[in-house]
Amino acid sequence: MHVAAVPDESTELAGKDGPRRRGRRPGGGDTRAALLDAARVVFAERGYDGATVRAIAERAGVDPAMVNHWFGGKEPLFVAALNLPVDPAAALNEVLPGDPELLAERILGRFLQLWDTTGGAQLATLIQSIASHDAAASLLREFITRVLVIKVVATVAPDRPELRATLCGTQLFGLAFVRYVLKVEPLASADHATIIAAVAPNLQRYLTGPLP
Amino acid sequence: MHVAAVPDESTELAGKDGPRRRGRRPGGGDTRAALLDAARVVFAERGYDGATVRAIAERAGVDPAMVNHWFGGKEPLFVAALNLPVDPAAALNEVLPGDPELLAERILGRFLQLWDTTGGAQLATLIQSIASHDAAASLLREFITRVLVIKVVATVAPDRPELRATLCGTQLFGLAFVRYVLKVEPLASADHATIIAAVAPNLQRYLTGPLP
DNA sequence: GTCTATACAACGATAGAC
DNA sequence: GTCTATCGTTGTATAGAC
Repeated sequence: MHVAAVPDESTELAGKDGPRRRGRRPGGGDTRAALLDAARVVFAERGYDGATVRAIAERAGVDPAMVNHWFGGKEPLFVAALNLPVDPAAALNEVLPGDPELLAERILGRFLQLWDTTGGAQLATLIQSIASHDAAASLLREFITRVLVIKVVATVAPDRPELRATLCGTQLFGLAFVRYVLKVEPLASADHATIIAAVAPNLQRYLTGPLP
Repeated sequence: MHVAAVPDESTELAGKDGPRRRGRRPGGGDTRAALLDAARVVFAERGYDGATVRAIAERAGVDPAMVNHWFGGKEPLFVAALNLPVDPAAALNEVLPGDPELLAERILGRFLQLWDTTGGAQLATLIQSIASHDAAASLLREFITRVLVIKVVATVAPDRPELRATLCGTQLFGLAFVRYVLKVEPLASADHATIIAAVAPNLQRYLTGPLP
């Protein structure tokens, strides 16, 4: 298998005007960034299997072969594109300061606000991609371990931070799955206050409560 | 889209012994049941997209065209096949009698015992199929509403049974997702006692605890 | 002139339809 | 069983930057 070298991290956008030309583009490397943007949209809309390399390339306005040239294939492109639509570390940092015993409320509030405005559909397809692709699962596994453990749980509860973090993960993932993917009522259309009042105590127990 | 007529609901099991014969089978309708059995195995092993009509038909020992004839296509076959590998209603009935305040422990114990012995891989691919296929999501939505609500929650807590049931769903689904699909440590390889001690109080609160 | 990002074409595989 | 569509991928010639 041939693996192309990946040149650099240039992300400047250039115009997509005019007909496609052969050969090297004038201004320089916007192709890689265009592919990343297109991949995020198409993967989010259709999931990993549903998103075709051809469709991504077409949306980016470049040749499908560019996917191989810049990323080495569909799967590496997916992993690269999985820069989540919001920066999880930043969102969590906004929510960390304050009473540790109310941290769960703040996390849930931010969580719901984020995904309800961005449109739950995006989260739903993201979860679908994660569920149907091992590379995404691995990536998310590492994300959970790193961000959730180190940045959050360890600051409020020194004992068993890894177990606490994964338990928090079960509650948050389950909530996302039931509300945005399965869309089970009455949870699917419950307002934020109701959900927070119902779930926050449980999440808070995982964060700072007694554990076996 | 062409939808073939589905003859009847015959589900009698017949032997799969003997080599394939041409023409109409003598005893009559074991083909439909054989296809259902094969479909459950193959869908569980490879997910919806990974399971091919050909593979299912081959395992059932019949012609691929039989899928169209009996079910009208791959998708209807999938929905019909989603009689879960274990009967959820039966499993829940085994667990219902006893102290209502310890119901969560019994549910979790049965849950873990069931999926750890059956092999978590089967649950993982099942969740993947659910996440990546709307028909499965609809089916599961109905299952949660019917079985979980009516059979369980309503018997232990009369107030807001639907909300309680979906909340329980978030915890159980999230646990399954993190443990069997994402496989995040230390939860992925934690023993049953640890998980029960950690999760049961939260699940119990959803069942019988105070709610807003 | 050299390097390389690019476009186009085609391959092998495999799915579902008929 | 055949047929068609479409997938991911690869080879190769070319155009432009350096």
